[in-house]
Amino acid sequence: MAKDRKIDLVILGLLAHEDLTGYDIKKYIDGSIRFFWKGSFGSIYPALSDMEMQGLVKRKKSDNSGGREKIAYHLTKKGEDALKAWLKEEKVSNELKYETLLKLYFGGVEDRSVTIRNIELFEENIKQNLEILKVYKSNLEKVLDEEDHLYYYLTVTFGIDTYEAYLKWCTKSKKLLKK
Amino acid sequence: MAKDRKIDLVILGLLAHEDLTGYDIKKYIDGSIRFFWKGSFGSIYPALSDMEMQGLVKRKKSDNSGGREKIAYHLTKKGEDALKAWLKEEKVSNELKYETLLKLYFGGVEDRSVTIRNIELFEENIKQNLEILKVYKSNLEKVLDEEDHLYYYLTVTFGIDTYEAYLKWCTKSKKLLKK
DNA sequence: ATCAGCATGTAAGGCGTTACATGATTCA
DNA sequence: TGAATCATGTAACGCCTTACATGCTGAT
Repeated sequence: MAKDRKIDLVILGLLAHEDLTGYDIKKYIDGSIRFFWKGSFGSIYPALSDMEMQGLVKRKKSDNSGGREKIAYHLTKKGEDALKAWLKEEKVSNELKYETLLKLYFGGVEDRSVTIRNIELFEENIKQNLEILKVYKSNLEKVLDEEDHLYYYLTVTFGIDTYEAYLKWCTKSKKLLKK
Repeated sequence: MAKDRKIDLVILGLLAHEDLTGYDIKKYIDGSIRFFWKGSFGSIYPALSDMEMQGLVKRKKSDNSGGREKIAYHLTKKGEDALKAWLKEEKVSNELKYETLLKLYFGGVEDRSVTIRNIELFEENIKQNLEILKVYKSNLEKVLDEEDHLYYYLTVTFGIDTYEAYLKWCTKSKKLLKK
């Protein structure tokens, strides 16, 4: 596996569940995963090829039943081992690149109204995403007996809790700036 | 300014305050800014050169009073305008790359103990950083009368509030996983 | 008939990191 | 004297995004 290419782990993790095509993987990434990770086709397809060569994933017989070729990948034993090894690794990189905070930090070069506006924009965005996460949450609560769903549930509650903290901060900060 | 190179804005923002060398800028980035943005020498020095060519920053007479050359940069009017324009832009990209959440999401392929361990590692890290932020906060509270400090204060409280939400989530999640 | 969605992939190019190269100063 | 810090910069390389190229299928 490429040393620092984290997209590999996303793919391995998804394949641990079921066989998927690159297109399917992209859909998952654009779904609930997008809240903490991103990935484009331009990174997914090359990663799949690389990992196939390394024996981490295996191309399944392409389903030509109808129309265009469709290449589903399957996790190999080696791939599963790599995934498990990564989970146990005690080193993680958690990176935040919050342009909103950058604008906040340098807000002093402009009127307070500009910062207030930026906080409002952030707030709007968070509110919308919070609604989505709440829908995810209530759907997951119905199926929490299945082990995997517990993990999805935890990532969702992580999102909800932090977004709610963000919103409280927004209210408080706008008040402070309007004084 | 390079279209998508956000390090430029960090530099511009810092120079809005005072003239700085690349080395100084790095120190600021490694200070309180590191909580929401990162940057290495390999990105700072080239960015400074580019922005000088674009007339956004100006090289001050190098201070050769003692030893090695020391190049301080000064923000030009054009640079200040670019900074202000960016602050007013209503488009932001806030990106999270949380490997901890990725591991959490795929936790189902391993024992619960592995996920619990990963949450504990995250918790430790957050606790440590929270302490640092609290020190920043109490220092800033003493000098809140100065306008700029208000903005720094807001970024710090953002960090504290979210980190505290993280910690609550950690406690709750560990409990859930131990059931 | 047309458009959105399904499906795979490549090419160009930007951004950023790590490691290296170099050398002075300060402090123990 | 040796280590840490100050200070600037380059080179190699990796990761990723955007845009492009291609073409089928199903619904309206």
